[in-house]
Amino acid sequence: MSGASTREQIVEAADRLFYEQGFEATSFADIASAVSLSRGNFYYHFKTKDEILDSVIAARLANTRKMLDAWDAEGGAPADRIRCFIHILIANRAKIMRHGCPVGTLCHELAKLDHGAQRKAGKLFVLFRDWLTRQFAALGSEGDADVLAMHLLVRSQGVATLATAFRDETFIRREVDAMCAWLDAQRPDGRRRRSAPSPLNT
Amino acid sequence: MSGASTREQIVEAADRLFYEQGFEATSFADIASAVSLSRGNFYYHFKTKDEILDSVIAARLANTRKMLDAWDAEGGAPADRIRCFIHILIANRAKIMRHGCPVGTLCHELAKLDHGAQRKAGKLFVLFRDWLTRQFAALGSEGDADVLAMHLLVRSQGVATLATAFRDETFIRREVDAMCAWLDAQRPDGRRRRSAPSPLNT
DNA sequence: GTCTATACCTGGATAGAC
DNA sequence: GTCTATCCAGGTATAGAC
Repeated sequence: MSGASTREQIVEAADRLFYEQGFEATSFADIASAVSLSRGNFYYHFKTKDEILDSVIAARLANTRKMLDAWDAEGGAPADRIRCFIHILIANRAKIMRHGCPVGTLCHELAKLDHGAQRKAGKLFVLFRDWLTRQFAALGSEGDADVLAMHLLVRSQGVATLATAFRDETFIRREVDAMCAWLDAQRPDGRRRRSAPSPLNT
Repeated sequence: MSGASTREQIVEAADRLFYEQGFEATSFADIASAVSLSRGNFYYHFKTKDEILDSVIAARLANTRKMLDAWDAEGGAPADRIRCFIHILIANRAKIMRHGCPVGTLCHELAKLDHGAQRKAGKLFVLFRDWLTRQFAALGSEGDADVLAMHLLVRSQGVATLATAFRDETFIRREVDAMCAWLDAQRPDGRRRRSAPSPLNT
C-alpha cells in the first residue's frame, strides 16, 4: 500500500493529531515526525498550518459524504439509516470518551481562535443536518424534518461532551437507547412502538 | 470598588480570557495586559500557568455553587428551579454562540491536552449533575433522578455546541422550549401537561 | 522531492533592581 | 509589590544544498 502520496499521508496524520491533541496544540514537528518527514521538507507540501487545516477539513467533508452515501446505498428504511447515525456514538465510544466528537470539538476550538476556517468546519455539521433532514422527510415528517434533525444532532453532541467529561460507557449506551426510542416514537401516524418504557422517552 | 485584590483581578481576567480564547491560546502577556500588570510582576502572583488554571477552576466552582444555592434559596418548586437551569441557555445565548459553554469547552480542551486539571474541571459538571439530581428527586422521580439529570445536561450541552456552530438564536429558543416541555412531562403520577404539542416532546 | 541549517518570533519563566 | 532585562524552549517559516 505505497499508494498514498506524501501529501495524503500528511493530511491523514494531521487529521488524527488535530482530533487527538487539538489544532493549536499540534505542531509541524508533530505531523512531520508522524509521517517521518524532516521539518524542512514539510514546507514543500504545505506552506502554512492553515493550509493543512483546510485540507484536513476538506478530507473530513469528503469522508463524511462517502459514509452518508454508503448508508443511503445500503437500501434500508430511513429509520434504519438514522439508527446508523445514532450508533456512531457506540462504535466510536472509546475515542469519543478520550477526545470528544471530531466535529464538535473542532468547531469549538476554531470558534475560540476566531479562525477563518470556522465556516468551513461548520459545513461538517451541515452535511449531517441535511442528510438527517432528508431521512426524517422520507420517514414522513416533512414539516418537522429539519427540527427533528437538529434535535438528534443536539443529543448526539451532548452525549459526546458528557462522555468525555465522565468517561462513562453505560451512560452512552443508555442515551443511545433513549435516542432510538425517541426515533421510534417519531411516527406521523401517531402510533408509537413501545417496548420497555424509558424515563427519557415520555 | 478597589476591593478586588490583584490576585482576584488576575483570576477574573484569566477566567474571561480562558473562556473567550481558550486556555492554551491565552498567554501570560494577555492576562497581564488585561489587568495592567507587567509580565515580570505577574510571576509574583502566580508561578505557573497551571496554577492560574487551578485558581480559575476553583473560582468557577465557587461561583457555580453560589448560583445553585441561590436558586435553592429562592424557594420555588423543583420544576421552577430546573427551569432556571434550562434558561441559562437563553440568558447567555450571545456568549454561547460565540464561545460555547464555559464548562463543556474547558473540559474538551483539557481532555485534548491530556491535562492534569481535567478531573477538577469535570467537577463543574458534577456540581450541576448532583444539583439536578436533587431537584428531580424532589420532583418525585427518585429512582430515575440521576438519569434525568444527565439527560438534561446532554441536551443543554448539545444545544450549546450547535449554537456555536450555527449561530442560530431561533434554534436555541426552540430547543429550550422542548426541554421545558419534556420537563413538564416528567411527572411520576403519569399526567402530562400539554400546551402546544411539539414534535420534540412525544 | 528530500534533506540540513537557520532566521525569527512568541511564550513561559527567572533574576535582580527599585 | 512592581518594574526591566533576560534566558531558554519550542514553533513557524525560509534558504539553499543534494
